[in-house]
Amino acid sequence: MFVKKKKIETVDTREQLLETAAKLFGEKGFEAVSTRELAKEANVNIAMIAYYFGSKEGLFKAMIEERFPKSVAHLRNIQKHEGSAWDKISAVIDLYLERIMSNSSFHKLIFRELSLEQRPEHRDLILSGIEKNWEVIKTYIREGQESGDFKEDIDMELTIASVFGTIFQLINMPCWTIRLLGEKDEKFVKSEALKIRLKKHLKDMMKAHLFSKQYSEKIPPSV
Amino acid sequence: MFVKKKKIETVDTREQLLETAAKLFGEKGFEAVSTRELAKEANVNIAMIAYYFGSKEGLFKAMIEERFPKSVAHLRNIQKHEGSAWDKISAVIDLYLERIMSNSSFHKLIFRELSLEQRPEHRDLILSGIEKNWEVIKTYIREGQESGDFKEDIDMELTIASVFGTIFQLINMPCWTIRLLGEKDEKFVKSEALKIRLKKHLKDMMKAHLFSKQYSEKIPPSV
DNA sequence: AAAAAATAATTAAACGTTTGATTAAATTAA
DNA sequence: TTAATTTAATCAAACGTTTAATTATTTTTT
Repeated sequence: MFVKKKKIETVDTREQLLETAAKLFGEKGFEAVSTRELAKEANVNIAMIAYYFGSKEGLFKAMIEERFPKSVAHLRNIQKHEGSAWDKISAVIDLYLERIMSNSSFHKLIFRELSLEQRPEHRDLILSGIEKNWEVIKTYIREGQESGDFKEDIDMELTIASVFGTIFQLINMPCWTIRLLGEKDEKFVKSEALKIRLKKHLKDMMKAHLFSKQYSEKIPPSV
Repeated sequence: MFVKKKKIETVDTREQLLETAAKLFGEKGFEAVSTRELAKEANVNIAMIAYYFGSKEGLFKAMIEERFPKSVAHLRNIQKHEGSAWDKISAVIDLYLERIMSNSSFHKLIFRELSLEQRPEHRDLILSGIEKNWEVIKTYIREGQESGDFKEDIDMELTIASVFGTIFQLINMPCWTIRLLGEKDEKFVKSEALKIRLKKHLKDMMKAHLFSKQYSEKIPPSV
């Protein structure tokens, strides 16, 4: 035997399962994917699910627990950003869009999970992971208000809902987006073109929404 | 015999199944609900699903096909509204919020279906139902632009995405909303208080987003 | 109007299949 | 060898669906 299989291979098996789980659960939903289908797609024996994760649920949970922290952690780096409150908010929009668009099937899954009245444990895990990010955004809005740049009477929470809602609406429902924008190619949803267009729209809308009237001429042009 | 049982009884069985299907599929997702569970919840024999709808899929399809048209038909009434372009857009926001909030589990289901790569037939049905509404909104925005009230450089499609996205984000993921707003009661998501707050936020944001600078003082106060 | 026939609605039980999970044996790595 | 990993075979339970029998209602016949 020339090429001995190393232990690296076994890590691969585990990782293969996690990766395939993220993909298939994201596309079809947890219950719609059978362990056989998942194992086959991952080129792995069914029993490996039980071996590494105990159960199908265990695989699901592990996948979320391992991927989610990585997915949200990045936001913290924003705080080191310099510049005005608006610069920071602009950076948050950029960062979120990058993260979500490069990880869309996982994010689909995450937010579908929140819409279901199943598996409350997952909901708690997810929510406690993302609520920290809300606080960061709120801090920036307050910062802008204190400097007099932003309006005082902003509904901060619903503003956050609008930013995320806009992104999720477009990214989590590709067929909706394709139809709305009159595109032909399914892949447009993952394209740089949409990313740029979405960034511009969000920043334009948020600028108009956040800035006080008297400061409106000071607003920097978007992109 | 005083009260003869009429055929009305059998329509009840069918209707019971449709109603329960909308509720359970909305809460848990199609695959997560078994025919036994559904039949039990509807107080109906399992075989009735096959009898009236052919299959579980058939029940799902029938439920969407019968409910969805009613759900979109109401929207058409907007066109009869009088007043400025803004008045009409304001009316659209009001109407959508009323519709979606009073029918939230069905709308959850509709839009979860769009996020899944299952059952393309459903997606087509849903999308062709809602795309007419986009055109109505676009017409109003153009109307406002032609009268000089609205900005010219608005990304119309993504503006639509923002309106719907904001609503769906809050209504389709109740636990997210509860957490974001720091509420205790799960029922807040269906409350009049949220509806009013959401209307105000959406109108404020859209006003700032749509109106030209020189007309901003003309904008009527929201609510 | 009453009896008979036909149709529609409902039931409990069982169908074959697929599900997630487990086993015990085989293979590989250390 | 010993422990870790992978395999094919197997399990009971749950799945969606179908069945054959029964009850309820409507229609037809007399």
